[in-house]
Amino acid sequence: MPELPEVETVVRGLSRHIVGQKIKTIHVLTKTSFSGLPVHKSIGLLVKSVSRRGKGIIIELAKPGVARKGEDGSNSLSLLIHLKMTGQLIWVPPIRRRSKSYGGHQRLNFGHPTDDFTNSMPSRHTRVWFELTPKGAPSGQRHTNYLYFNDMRRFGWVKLTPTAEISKDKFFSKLGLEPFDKNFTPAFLYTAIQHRPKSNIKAIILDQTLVTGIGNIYSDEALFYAGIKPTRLGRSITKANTTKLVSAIKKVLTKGIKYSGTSINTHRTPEGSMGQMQNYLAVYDRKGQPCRKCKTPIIKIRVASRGTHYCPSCQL
DNA sequence: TGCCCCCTGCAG
DNA sequence: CTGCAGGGGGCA
Repeated sequence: MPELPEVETVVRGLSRHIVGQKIKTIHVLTKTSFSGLPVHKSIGLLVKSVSRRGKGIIIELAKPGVARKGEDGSNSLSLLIHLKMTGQLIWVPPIRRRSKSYGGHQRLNFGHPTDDFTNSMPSRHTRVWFELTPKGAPSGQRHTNYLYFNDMRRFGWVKLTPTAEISKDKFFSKLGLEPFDKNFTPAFLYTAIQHRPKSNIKAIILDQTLVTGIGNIYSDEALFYAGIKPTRLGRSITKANTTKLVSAIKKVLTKGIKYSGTSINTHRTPEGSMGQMQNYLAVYDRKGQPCRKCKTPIIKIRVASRGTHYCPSCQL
């Protein structure tokens, strides 16, 4: 499901809702979805921040009372979360009796079968869920709000780890540059491409150790705007190609964030709403439909063992 | 540096 | 029924 824009959407939404909240309980319904330190280590900690690195989510926790800057860095814990293909993080405000919108956690149906995720929770796809209370508030039901980690295919994970050890984490330690980092320049990408002359350009930009956050949708989109056919080999990519590609990557990711991500399938905002980027895609999921630039039907092939969409006329 | 695999559910 | 799905780890 999630690439950088979808994860960014989730992170921004969660920041608004859970920063400053205290962890009251964590329920692990699927053992294999949770790893690292035992759950009880996090009970009573406050959510200090919610951030993103590539497609990974970091919820930093702090002990109440030692939240001053830099004071608890050595022993703070973080919840690391990866949504992989079908993960969701859905936040539900305190249940108010008589509330029709949230009573019994009943929510709107958004018209997709996988929305059993958001209709009633915990759902059959909920793997881990959290009960939170506002800092300083009584821990009664009246103030308790909920965060649900749903994951149909169970590829995703939640991991409780010391903040200081994130840099050693199997996933986080391998990530390359953020696409919006000032060091992600045409020169940087061109050099990297020179090291992989025999790889498809698509495979290169999907490599998270190089630049992180681009997945199957946004790689197809970026290559379209850069006018580059996804099967082109590294050795054939010019400096001019690279310059266009770097701006195209930033452009499509920015657009994806603007529209709260692509909800072709299971992506939802923490409030349970769909993203809208699926309505603005140039090539992804548009097999047989006319190119938005030249009307030529979009082609779907397989590149780097991923479904790959491109315009045979605009992309050379 | 490519493939198979993890898993569930949907479209064709 | 088969193949495919927005990710990435482990293995030649």
